[in-house]
Amino acid sequence: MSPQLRGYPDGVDRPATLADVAAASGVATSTASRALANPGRVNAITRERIERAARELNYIPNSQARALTSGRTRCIAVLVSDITNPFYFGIIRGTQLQLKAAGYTQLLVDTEESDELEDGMLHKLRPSFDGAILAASRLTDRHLTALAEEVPLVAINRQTRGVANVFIDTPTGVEQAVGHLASLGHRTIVYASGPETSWSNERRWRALVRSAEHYQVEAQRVGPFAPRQYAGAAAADAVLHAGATACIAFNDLLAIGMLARFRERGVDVPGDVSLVGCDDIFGADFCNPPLTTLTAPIEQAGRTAVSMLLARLDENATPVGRQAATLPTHLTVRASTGPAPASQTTSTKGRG
Amino acid sequence: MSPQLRGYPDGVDRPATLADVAAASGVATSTASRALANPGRVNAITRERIERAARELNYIPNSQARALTSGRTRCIAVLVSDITNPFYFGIIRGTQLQLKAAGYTQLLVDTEESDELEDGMLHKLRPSFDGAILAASRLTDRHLTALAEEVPLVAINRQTRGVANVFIDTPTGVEQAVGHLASLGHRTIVYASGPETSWSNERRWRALVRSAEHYQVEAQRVGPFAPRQYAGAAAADAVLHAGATACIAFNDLLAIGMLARFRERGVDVPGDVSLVGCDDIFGADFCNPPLTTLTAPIEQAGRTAVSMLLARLDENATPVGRQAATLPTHLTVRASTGPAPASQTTSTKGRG
DNA sequence: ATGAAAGCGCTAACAC
DNA sequence: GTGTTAGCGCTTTCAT
Repeated sequence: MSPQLRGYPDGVDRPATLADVAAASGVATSTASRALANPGRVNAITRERIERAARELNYIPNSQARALTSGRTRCIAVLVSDITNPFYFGIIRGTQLQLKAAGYTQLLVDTEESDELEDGMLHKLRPSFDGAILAASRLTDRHLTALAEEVPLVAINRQTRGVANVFIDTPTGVEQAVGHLASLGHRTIVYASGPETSWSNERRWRALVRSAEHYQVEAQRVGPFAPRQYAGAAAADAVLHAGATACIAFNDLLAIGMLARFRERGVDVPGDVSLVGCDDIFGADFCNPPLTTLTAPIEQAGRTAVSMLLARLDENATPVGRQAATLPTHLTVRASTGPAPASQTTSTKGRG
Repeated sequence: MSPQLRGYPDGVDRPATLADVAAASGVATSTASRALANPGRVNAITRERIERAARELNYIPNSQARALTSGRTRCIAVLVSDITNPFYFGIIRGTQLQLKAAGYTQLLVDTEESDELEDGMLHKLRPSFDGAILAASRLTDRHLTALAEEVPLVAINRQTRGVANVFIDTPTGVEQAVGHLASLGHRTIVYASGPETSWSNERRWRALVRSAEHYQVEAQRVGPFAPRQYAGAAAADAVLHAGATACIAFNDLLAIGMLARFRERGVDVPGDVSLVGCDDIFGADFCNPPLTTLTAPIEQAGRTAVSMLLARLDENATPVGRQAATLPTHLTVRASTGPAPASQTTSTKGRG
């Protein structure tokens, strides 16, 4: 009866189990188990026999069952706030590659920018994964810190006490961008803000303020805007209204949306206004004009996050090595930035 | 000892199990199980008590354990050939949404355009999912048909005997594109071919040939090319070498790559050559010039695939209803297509 | 080095 | 209605 129970149609032969392998090679299941998992602790010749049987029977260990006893699923959850955001493609690709190489499986979850969903999924799926990677978590610091006690976690672009993280150093890139714009003669730089719940957003804005001071230019802020293409129209209008000649956008998605609106309104980029994006996502190089942006090692961030997480999982209770990594970004100048319009240009004043 | 076994650090209280809930509400585990899964078959008042206990203990069913007995994991595998291809973003988003709504989890797998990896993952993970969605499978027809007997499957853009499918009707769109180009005076249309293992690729080419005949224009073919941006350079060169004034590319990714190369070579689009892409992916609307393309309901394809799969899973042995769905595409004309260059234009000859 | 046996958390007969 | 009893496939003591 059992075959039917397992949901296999009557005739279809169900996958071989460890018991089948053991029977076929005349040993106990425990021996078969050891032979396959702990090759050292079994007689070489016996092991040989077992391995052959396994191969012949096309034996594939049932990871569910294994997880039940061992408590380890060899599965890692990767949470992103919006699957359709190209920024995450890179992350996902990086995690996927690295996980596969380590024999792990990836559980991809879209949290839809919702902290509740994020928390809910993390709990609901808790028994199904060994650890999680949070790309741009929307949880509060308190919440995140608490969570990290229950679940092995690595956060990407989020530095919080007690939570391992991979940080893409966009703030430093922002400083370069401000320098770049200042050197082009821009006197006012407006920041097109992303979601207020985004940790990165605050960091970028603060970096902008800091370096604006350094370069003696004025910093303004408009927004917040959704980190999406469609929000670009409103952002572009706001920038224009602010009367600035230069803008740094929270991310490329928003910047690309702004580009369209500027064209619509007959505003020339970079003739009338210069625009800098963040991340260098797919599309930043071929939009019109190609976007000057802060190139982030996105895929590597994913890979690094996985490495950190797996290292922790394996070191099994060892106090761990690296708990944080910082990845550098760099300014990639393309065609969306240029000299400030003549009417507004003043001679470059002494720098701070 | 058991708590430690499960991998929970000494002090940390492990998640409540069904046994805990049962004990707390003074019933047998089986009753608790029923109360939670099959509310109808249990005394209302008892159920109330059990549900409260579950809530208080913060009980979360262990899906691994559940899968072990029931054989159902409530997890669906989604296989894509390349995660970084924006075409799949839409698919993934669609499947994710629909799966979540049905209380299922998505297992995302990148097969890296490899049929071996595709087959391997499908088998290795077999016990971990109830069914799979194959987006652009690279498996042979034989293989796929055989597989469909073992695993509940829905293929996207792949029609094979015995395999349920969701088909995005790009071929019909190609016919429209050919009509569009013919009406613009183009006499020769070259197809920039995608991977030879791609089923869609053949279908698109055949549609092109068929309708070229209909419109009395010449059809040529160059390639194959990888369905990636970087392959666009070679494709653009090949098209130019073929001396055609119009091109339909296997997909937008390739077309976008071609755009860059054309600009590099001083070839004006659409002045010198018209270009049509396929799929209308992210970026097709903001590249330069914006791409005329065949808009595909990508996200809906994902949703539909999930619906079909889940319907089959639930109808549990019922011979099933819909085994195939066809989703229409339409030509979206943007700035990458225009009249054929004067030197080549001939008066529009009678149409077939 | 190997086997026997006891579970992991849950579900599904089968009684009562 | 509800409790009892077997397992699902695997790992892991504990003997031998």
